[in-house]
This record gives sequence, C-alpha cells and structure tokens, in this order.
Amino acid sequence: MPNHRSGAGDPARTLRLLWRQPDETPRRGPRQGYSLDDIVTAAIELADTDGLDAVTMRAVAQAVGVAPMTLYTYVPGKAELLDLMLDASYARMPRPDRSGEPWRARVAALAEDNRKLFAAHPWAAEVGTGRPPLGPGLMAKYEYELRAFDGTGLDDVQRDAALTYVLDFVRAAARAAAEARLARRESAWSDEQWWAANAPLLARVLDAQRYPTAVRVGAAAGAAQNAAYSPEQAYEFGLARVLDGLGVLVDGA
Amino acid sequence: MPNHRSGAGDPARTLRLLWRQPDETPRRGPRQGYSLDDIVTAAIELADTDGLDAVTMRAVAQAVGVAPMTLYTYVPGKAELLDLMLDASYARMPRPDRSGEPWRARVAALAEDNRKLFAAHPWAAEVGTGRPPLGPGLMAKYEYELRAFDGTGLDDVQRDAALTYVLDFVRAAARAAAEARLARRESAWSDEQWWAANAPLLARVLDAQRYPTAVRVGAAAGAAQNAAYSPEQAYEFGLARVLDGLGVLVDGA
DNA sequence: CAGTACGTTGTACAATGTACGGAGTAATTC
DNA sequence: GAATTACTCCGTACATTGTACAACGTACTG
Repeated sequence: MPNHRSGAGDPARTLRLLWRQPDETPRRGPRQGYSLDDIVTAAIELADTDGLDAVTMRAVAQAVGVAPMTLYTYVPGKAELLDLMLDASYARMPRPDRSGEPWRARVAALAEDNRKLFAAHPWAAEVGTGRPPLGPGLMAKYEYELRAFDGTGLDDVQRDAALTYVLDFVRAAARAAAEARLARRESAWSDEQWWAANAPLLARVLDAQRYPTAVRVGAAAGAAQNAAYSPEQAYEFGLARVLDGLGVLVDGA
Repeated sequence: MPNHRSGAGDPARTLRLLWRQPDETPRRGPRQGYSLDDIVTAAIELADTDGLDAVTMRAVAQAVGVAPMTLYTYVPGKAELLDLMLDASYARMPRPDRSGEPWRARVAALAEDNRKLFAAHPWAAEVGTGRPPLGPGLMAKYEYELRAFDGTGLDDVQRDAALTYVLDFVRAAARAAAEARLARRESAWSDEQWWAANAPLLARVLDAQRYPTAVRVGAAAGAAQNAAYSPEQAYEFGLARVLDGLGVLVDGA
C-alpha cells in the first residue's frame, strides 16, 4: 500500500458498488451478515478518530466484527473502500438553498462547506483522487456546487474550471493543515523543543548578510502567526485572493 | 512507512546534515566510503525515474552499492533522507535576476520555475512538509522568491502570505497532475477502457433530470479538455486567477 | 436429495523501515 | 607497542501492511 489513492480495480464493479446496484443474478449460499454501509461507516469512523493510517483492512474488520479476509466479499480491495468512504462523505454534506445570495457569498459558502468537510474528515483531503469516485455523493456535490456560479455569466467550461479552482484551493489548505498537525503529533518534539534544539545552529547559519529578506520576512511572519506556519491564516488570506481572482474574471477587468 | 513525510527524528541532527556541518569530535574508525551527497543524489535519481515509491532504503542502498543498513550511518532514517532530497532539489533551481521586470511577470516566472521543479521531480510535490527542511536550499529559494514581490508595496507579513499562496497553488497543481498520471499508469485501464466499461451504468444512473447542471457542464468540460480532467488547463486557469487575485491586493480594489 | 455457488476465515507471502549485534578497522590512550 | 574505544559495514530478524489461496460450511437451484 504505497500511497492512499482511489480508483484502482475493476471500474464497472466499483461503479456498481458506489451506486449500490446489486448483482442481478440470484445469490446462492449464506446471506452476508453485514451491509456495505456497515463496512463503509466503520471505516469512516476509524479514519475520523485515528487518521487514514489507522484504516487497515485488519482494523476495519475488527471494528465491524469479522475476520480481515471477510471484507473482501464486500469490497474488491482497499482502494475501492476509500472511494466508497469519500463518496459517502460527499453525500452527507449539507446543501442549503442559497439561490438568493450574491455569487461571491455563495462561493465563499461553498469553500466553507468544504473546509468543514475536511475539518470533520481530515483523511478526505489525503485520499488521492486521480480518478474521482463517480458516485451519487460526488454527483450531488458537483451539481450543487456548480450552482454557486449561477448568474456569473461564466460559460460551462469556465464554470467547471472555476469550481475546480476553488475546490483545489480548499483541499490544498486542508492538506497543509493536516500535515502541520501530523508533524506536531508524530515528531515527539514540541514546537518549543524544536526551536530550542535548532536555534543555536540556525543563529550561526542564517546570517542576515546572506539572506536579508528571508530573515526579516520570516521573523515578521513568524511573529504574526505565532508559529512558522499558520494553516488558518493561510486559508483566510488565500480565500480572499481566490474570490478576488474570480471576481476579476466575472466582473471583467 | 505510512506516508511520505519529512521532518521526523532529532531536529538538531537533521539540521547539521542539511547544512553539512560535520561532528566536531574527531572521527575514529574507518572512513566512510561514500559521501552524503552520493546517497542523496542516488535517491533523487531513483525518485526521478521510478517515483517516490521506488525510494526504499534497500533500493537506494543498491544504487549506491552498499548494504541497506549501511545507509543508516549516513542518515538517521528515511524521513531525513527525504528532507535532504528536497533541500538539494531546491538548491539546484535556477535563480536568474529578474529585478527589471514588473511584479506580475516576476510572480508568473516564480510559478513557472516551481512548475518546472515539479515537472523534473514529481516526487517533490508528494513529500509532505509539515515542518519544511530549513536547509540552505530552502533558504536560498525563500530569499530569492520573496524578491519577486519587491515593489508591490506589500508588508512583510503579506509578502510571506502571498508567496505561500503562490507556492501552495503550484504544488497543488503538481499533485493533481501526478495523481492523474499515477491513476492512468497504475490502474491498468486506459481512459477509453475505463469509459467504455463505465458508460452503460453511467448512462442509466446519470439522468439529466436529477443532475441537469452537472451533466451539461461535465459534458462541456470533458469535451473542452478531451478528458474528465486536464491538469495543464487547470494550471493555466488557476495561475491567471492567482495573479488576478494578487493584483487586486497589490493595486487596490 | 444432489449439486453448485457463495460467505467466512486461517494461513501464508512479499515488501517495508529499522533495531540489534557482530566483525573488522583506525584513532586515541596508556 | 598494547589496550581501549569509537566507528563503519552488514547479516539477520521482526512487526506491519494488503491480499492470494484454499478449506469448510451454508443455502439456494434443480
């Protein structure tokens, strides 16, 4: 399991699972003791509480209450399970009617909805979606989010590109936040310990002659963020820029 | 090795390695047969040609010509090796003088430089940098790239945020491109096969009554990109938006 | 009742990072 | 010079992962 990706395996089988289309041939043998949703729900709970790395086939199986290999009668493999987890999370997102608001507010809300998704399910930002799971959750999400650009005058191609742009931004911000969190948790060195251990060498090596701008700006940014990097502030700054950039496209330069 | 991250281990030791500061106590025993740069270079070559997943300690050791465990006398662990690879790649980036050009051209060039970095070293976009490798390469890069915002009137905090914004965008685009490439390579299903296998079910399930906008926009976008997703076009669209968004900040609304 | 396809599971394997300890070597110390 | 020490190099071993395979039991079909 080199990386966490999605969309391997027989695509038709995956699609049938996503849309919960059972095989039409009558099933012989014993009934399955659990449902696909049981598996997916257990996996999502595991990922929410302990992170994506905790989602091993053995752990999911134990959470459900079956032997590891039993999972393979519900799901072709781990990649498909990730697809199903992602699509289920998409399906559960709230989709209030915002047709009365101006487009800028709608797009900001779109970003916020996705930020909340990644806040509730940090693992969702990590799953690579080279080929996204074309399930009912993603379709409902796509349909809903495209509407945020109603009334902007963008054509269909621009509309898709604009949505992709916003979503990619939020996802990148969520990834950065997750990485920062992970670094803190896993390293066994707190930020203070880290700086205390590094300060002597850094002081010797980062002379302001050689890196004048970097030292000055880095100090100012570090002071403003109370850390070397603040995911929240990066998100806020970035979102304002994203909206401004789309504004130029929409309102004309 | 759950994920590819960087910055674990004793930070002071890592920093000494990054800046090539040898232990000051005189070394006893046999001299090392290779240099740290030999290890790092071999690892980078491996990653460039076969991807980050091919960078196993065993494979790097074989490329260098030593036993796997020998690497641990050069490097504390794999995480530190990734840090060193990343910093070395940063150090090798070109940094031409662009002080004569307007800021927009300089920022566009900055993005392009990073796009080329990720084109040459796709693995660099995958390495998580929760705590970035504070080595000479990153410092030189940071110093140089901050200069792209000279003359914009941004204060130091804004300048750092703007640079982070641009770099995160390029990195996200590179990741998306890498994911798309990986999906194609690993899945053993070509895009045509994938669509052929999925088309029947998709046609049944994606009715235009339920997903009117999605079906229409998806079709238009797919036709315009000759695929469900085009990393290049997403990059071009996004970069224009990034520059416009920064333009609003710089020139005032 | 016989046959067949399916659910469940124990065992097993390959790949990974790296801990551990042994063997050899060179600098330091007596 | 001899003993000690610290270091390089490396063979072995272990835990963890996804999942292939085959055995065994079960419920539906004929």
